Amino acid sequence: MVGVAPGSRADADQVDEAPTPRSTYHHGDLRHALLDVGVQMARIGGPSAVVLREATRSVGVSPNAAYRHFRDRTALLSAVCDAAQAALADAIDDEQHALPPAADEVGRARARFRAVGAGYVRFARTEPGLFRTAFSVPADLDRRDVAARAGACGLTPFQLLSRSLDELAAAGALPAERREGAEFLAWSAVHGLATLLIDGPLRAIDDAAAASITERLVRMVDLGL
Amino acid sequence: MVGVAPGSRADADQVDEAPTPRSTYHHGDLRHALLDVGVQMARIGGPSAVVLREATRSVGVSPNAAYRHFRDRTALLSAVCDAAQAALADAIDDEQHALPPAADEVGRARARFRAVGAGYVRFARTEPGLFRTAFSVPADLDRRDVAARAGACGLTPFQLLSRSLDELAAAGALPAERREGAEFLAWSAVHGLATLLIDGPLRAIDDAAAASITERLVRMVDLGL
DNA sequence: TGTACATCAGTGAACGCGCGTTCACTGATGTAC
DNA sequence: TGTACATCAGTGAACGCGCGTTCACTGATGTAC
Repeated sequence: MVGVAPGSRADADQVDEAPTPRSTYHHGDLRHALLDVGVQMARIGGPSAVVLREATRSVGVSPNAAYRHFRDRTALLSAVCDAAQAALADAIDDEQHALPPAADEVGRARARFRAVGAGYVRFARTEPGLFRTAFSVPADLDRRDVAARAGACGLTPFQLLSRSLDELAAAGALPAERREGAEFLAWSAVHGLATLLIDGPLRAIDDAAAASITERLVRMVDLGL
Repeated sequence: MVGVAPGSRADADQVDEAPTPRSTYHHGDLRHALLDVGVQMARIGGPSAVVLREATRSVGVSPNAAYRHFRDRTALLSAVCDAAQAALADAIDDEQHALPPAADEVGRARARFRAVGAGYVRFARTEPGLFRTAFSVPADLDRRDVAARAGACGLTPFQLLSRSLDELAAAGALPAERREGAEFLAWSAVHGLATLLIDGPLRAIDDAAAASITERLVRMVDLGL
């Protein structure tokens, strides 16, 4: 996950913001810097806002310098997409950690499962640009570089979901014969809701209503699985 | 320059196909023609493929002629989006009409409800470009011009879903207190699956597998509601 | 310790691209009289 | 029936735009000797 620089520079209110001046000829960590501003652009405007020239501009480097670190614009976008996935994983993980202790194993497994959905939707609502970007590059489950899409906990969003379904099964709340492929059913429901909430007909509703419908949807999935 | 003078056939070795030549100065129904090719472009390449200049080119008209019929490119895209929604409605309606007669009312309502989901997903798989376009312009449920988004049956996709939920409730298969807002739960699930199937990790699976997971998802929703 | 030199990470200038959109215009059409 | 004229639906030329990408280059760096 790529963070936000806390102390931004004073002249950053420029429309055409002045590029950061460098004292050294070499930048130091240009790849990282480009990725950071790429994430920032995605945050504001989604995947199409990840513009190579603009990234180099705001880092204070010539446009072609980017090609030392990314094969082309798609490679940059793909790296930003990975970072967005990792951020989503963090949101889910956070939601699970915020859970109060549960009485029994079933209750615990259920709560943790529902927290996956809640974290997912919350992320979509608070970071719509990043959320869209996270799914802008078609996913492959068997990607070799899963690591890039993992959050601080070491798991990707999909793996977090899988784990919580395993817990559900282990607790006896999900019959073994329905375990296989359950990821896709749960994921569909939650992903669809997130989409409706940020780009669809539900985009205008307030936080309380969004939380309530999310709760309802996740219960539906839990019951229906 | 694309406008080809009739005599100069020699230099017409354009890769680009020759625009349909017109005999009359006035086109006749340019708005309709632009919309048609717009839909064709969306079908092949999704919303971003709806390009105003290209549309006029393939209709055989100068680029600015489009502005007699659409305020700007967005207006054209929006009209194409409406047409895509109507096509989706038709797919759902077809699916419902293909249903064998059911023994009892509950069975019938259930089957019709599931057909909404099946038709939705089938459309997404067979017409991914149109499907993406149908949701490229943020939807409003209270749009005045619902008519433009309705299929041959006179209903929009959303209205078809609503109707089938009403039928479910009337048949006693859906408790009245869970009827309200049920559209969004069902829609979320099905829309999410469609997304996963065309742009997500499930995009490589075959028709049989897709049909089977759709069946499973719709059953989950039916049960969970 | 100094230095030659390969390698790496930048620069500056330019390219083609195709788009959406605007301007001032002209050809065709339909209606009033 | 003819004709003047407003209105509509096209044309031709041009614009600015900003992008991604490539070329030949130069400045900085680290390592072998």
